[in-house]
Amino acid sequence: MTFDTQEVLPEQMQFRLDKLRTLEEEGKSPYLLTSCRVTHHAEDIVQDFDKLEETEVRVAGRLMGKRGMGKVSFADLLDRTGTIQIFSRKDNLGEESYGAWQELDLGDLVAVSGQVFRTKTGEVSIRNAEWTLLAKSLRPLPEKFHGLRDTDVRYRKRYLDLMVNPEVRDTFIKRSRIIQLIRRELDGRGYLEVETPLLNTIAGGAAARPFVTHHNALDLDLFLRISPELYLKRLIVGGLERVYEIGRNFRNEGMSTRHNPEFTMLELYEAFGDYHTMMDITESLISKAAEEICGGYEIDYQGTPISLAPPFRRISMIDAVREHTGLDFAVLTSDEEAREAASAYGLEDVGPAMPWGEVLNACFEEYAEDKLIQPTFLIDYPIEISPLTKIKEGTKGRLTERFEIFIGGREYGNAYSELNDPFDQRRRFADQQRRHEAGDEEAQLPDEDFVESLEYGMPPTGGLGIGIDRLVMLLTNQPSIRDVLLFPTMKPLD
RNA sequence: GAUCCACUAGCUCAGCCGGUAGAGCAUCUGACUUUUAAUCAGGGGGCCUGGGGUUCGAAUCCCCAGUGGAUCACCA
Repeated sequence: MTFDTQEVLPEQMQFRLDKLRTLEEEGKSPYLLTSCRVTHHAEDIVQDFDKLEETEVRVAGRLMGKRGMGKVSFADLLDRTGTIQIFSRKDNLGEESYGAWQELDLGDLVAVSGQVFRTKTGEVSIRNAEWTLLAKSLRPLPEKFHGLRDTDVRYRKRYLDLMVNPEVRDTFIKRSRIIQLIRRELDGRGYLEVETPLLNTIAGGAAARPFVTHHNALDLDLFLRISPELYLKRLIVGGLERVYEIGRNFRNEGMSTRHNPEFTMLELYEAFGDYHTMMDITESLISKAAEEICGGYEIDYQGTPISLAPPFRRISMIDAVREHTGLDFAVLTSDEEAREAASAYGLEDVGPAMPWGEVLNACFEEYAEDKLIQPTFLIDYPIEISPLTKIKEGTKGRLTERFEIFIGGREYGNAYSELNDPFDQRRRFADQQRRHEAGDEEAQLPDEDFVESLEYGMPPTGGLGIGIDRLVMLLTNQPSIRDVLLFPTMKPLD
C-alpha cells in the first residue's frame, strides 16, 4: 500500500492525507520548513520545574496523546527525553489556531512555545501560546496503551517500536552507554582504538563459517571477517602495545535468541599482559557497567538473581568437570581413557578418534556449562580447541592459558595469553588445516602472513574478546539478542 | 536444517462443537474551559497471511506455502 497509487486507502489514512492536501492548497505545507529552534526537552522541564516555572520555552516532538475537552485540550508531546503535556485553550490561541490544533492527528510532529506551569492536578505542562506543524503523520500509530507487541513488526519497523515502547528506547540508550563506558575505561588504561578490515582474504581468528563476497575489480573472493584477532595481534607486533576494536563480526551460522549473523565484539590486546591481566579487565568492565547501568552489582536476569560484584570465581575446566560429573581428567590422561570414561558416564557422540582435550571440553559443555550461573572464569582450556593460545607451564603441553567467562550458564567472553612462538603457531595451523581437509568447515585456515609477523617477535600479550550484544542483554534483562539489535537480521517478506 | 506454536479492523486481542465477523483503543460526527488509558451519545472501518481441499456451508477441519516466535542442532 502506497500513497502514490490511486488505490483506496484505509479511511484513517485517507483522512490524514486529505488534511495534508488541504494544508498544501492553503500554502501551509509542513514539508517546506527547513529548521526548528528548540529551547528545552521534555524531561528537563519536568526535572527543573522549580527553575522554569512561568518561563517561556519551545519544545518539539511527536504528538502521542490528545484529550479534548471542548474549548480546552491536553496533549502529550514526546521528544527524545520523554513526554511533556501541552495545555491548549481556545481563549489563548484564538479561533483559527485552536481549530487547527484540534485537527492534528496522533503522530504529527509539532513545535510548541509557551510558559511552563503546573495544572491543578499537578502535571507539569506547557501553556500553548504558539505552535507549528513540522511534519504530518499519514499513518495511524500503534495503540497507546498496549504499544506494539508483534515481534515481526517491531523488528522490521523498529522506528514504530521506538516511538511507542519507551522501554525499547531505554534499552538502546543503555546499549550506547555501555559501549561508551567500555571506551572510557580502555582509553583510561592507555588503549588505542583501532579499525581493521572487515573484508578478509583469509577468515581467521575464530572457528566459524564465513560469509563470502566478491570483489569485481580484483576478481577476488573475499570473506567477511569472523574475528579481528589476527589483525589486532599484527598491531601488537607493530608496537602499538594496547589496542582495542569494537566492531561487527559476521558468522554464517544458525540464528537463535543468542545468535545473529552479524554481531558486535569488543576485542583488546595488551602487550606484556597475560590472561590474568585479561581477567582483571573483564571483571572491571563488567562490574563497572553493572554499577553504572543497573545501579549496583546485584541484578536479575530473566528471573535469575546474579551478583556481578568482583572478584569473580575462577575454576579450571578440569575442576569444573570433576565437580559436576566426578570424572577426573587429571587422572584420565590418555585419549582412550578419556573417551571410555566419558562414554561410560553417558556422553553421546564420542568419536573414535576424539582427542583428550575435545572429550574434556564436550564433558564441560554437556554437564557443567549451564551450571555456571554466578560469574565464573573457566580457565585452562585444552590445546586441541585453542590454536592461538600459549601453553600453560607444567601441563605437559595439554592445557593453555585461556579462559572464558560464564554468567547465567552462557559465555560472554574469551581470552588468552597469546601464542607468540611462530614455530608452534605454524604447527597449530597445520593441525587445523588437517581438520579442515577432514571436513571440519569451521577449523581455522593458516594465515602465513600472520605467522611471518610473529617471526619478527611479538611480546608476551594478553588478549580478550567480549560479546557486546550478550553483555547488553544481561545488563538490560532482555531475553533475545534481537531485542538489543536495532535492526536484527530478518528474512525479506517477498 | 528439525519439531512445536502463532498469524482475525490502523494497534491489542476474543471468536467454543463448521451456520451472515466481535470488543477495547484509534478513527469519524456531536457535547464538554484543568484532563491523565479524560468522559458521554452516535457512526464508519475486514483479501480472517496466501493457495488448494473436505462440506449444502470454512476465520474455524485437512494439505501446501510465507513470515514470526520458542526449543533443538551449529555456534559466540
